[in-house]
Amino acid sequence: MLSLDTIDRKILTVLQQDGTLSQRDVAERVGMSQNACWRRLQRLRDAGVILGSQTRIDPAKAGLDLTVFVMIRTRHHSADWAEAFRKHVDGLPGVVDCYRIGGEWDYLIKVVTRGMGGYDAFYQRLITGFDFHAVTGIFSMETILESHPLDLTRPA
Amino acid sequence: MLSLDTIDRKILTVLQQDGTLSQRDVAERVGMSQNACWRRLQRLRDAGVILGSQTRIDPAKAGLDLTVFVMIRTRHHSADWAEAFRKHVDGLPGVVDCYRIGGEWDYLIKVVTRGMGGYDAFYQRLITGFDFHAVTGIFSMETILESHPLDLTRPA
DNA sequence: GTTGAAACACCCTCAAT
DNA sequence: ATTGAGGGTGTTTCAAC
Repeated sequence: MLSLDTIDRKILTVLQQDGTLSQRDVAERVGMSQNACWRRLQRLRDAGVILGSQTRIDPAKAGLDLTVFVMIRTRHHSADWAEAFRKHVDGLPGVVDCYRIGGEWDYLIKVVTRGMGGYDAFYQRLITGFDFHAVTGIFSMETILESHPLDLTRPA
Repeated sequence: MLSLDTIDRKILTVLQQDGTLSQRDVAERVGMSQNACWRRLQRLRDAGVILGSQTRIDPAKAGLDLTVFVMIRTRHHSADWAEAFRKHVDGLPGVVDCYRIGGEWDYLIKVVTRGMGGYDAFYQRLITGFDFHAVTGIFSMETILESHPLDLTRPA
């Protein structure tokens, strides 16, 4: 793994907060020349530390007013089933995140959708072709924090 | 609320997938002139639909190998306590998301950290000064999808 | 909505230190 | 590591349609 020094971590922290910053601004904030900063960014991109950039949308302002955390318990524990499930989830509109988890449940899916009707539409698509052991939804009442930058304060 | 037409939603979808695209590229992909596309972006930014841009980091490549979903049940249900808790969470390193949720638990926090030691450090900081009724952690075994673009296929 | 143009900022590379 | 300079590209604002 590429080891990140203090300046690398500063650069990554700054760019996680605002991905629109110019290289000049980034360089200035981390106390470097624009040239040196550019070389570091190249290295971080080549190493795959920087995955890319994403424009962030306010879900509510786009009419997406409902966030649900769906947990799933499966009956099947084969690699084939897991692969089929993964492809299934990847094709479902509204899915933002999906994790395989430990404990009582097997999968956790974050869904952002348009009201309860949108969630039901998601649910119907989710269960078509799959016979889950259990499905439950935890509804978000309020988003307190979202997409906070990763904490890079300690060395990697 | 600003109503988004088909082209707005195309623009937002494209920029959620790749925030580094130039306005020329975006304009081309949505079938517009660069000038008209620029005006739409201005409007979307002014309306707050576009919140900004974020450079995405590979957590594993930055040494952050553990994702935990922490659920909390509180003893207190006053507005003052909620505000104090919110501020507390906002200052905790490693927190990526935090939601107030319905059901058996009150809060859901997504934490990305450095191994079990990092998680324990988070836990210790989480509970200092707060006397929660219950805290539980759901550990991610595998990230299947993360930060997928919001689904804007239906009108807002 | 469109095109074209001009002024400016930014990105990337190079040379020199 | 740094500065400085140059060419190409992107952004922003015009005017005209």
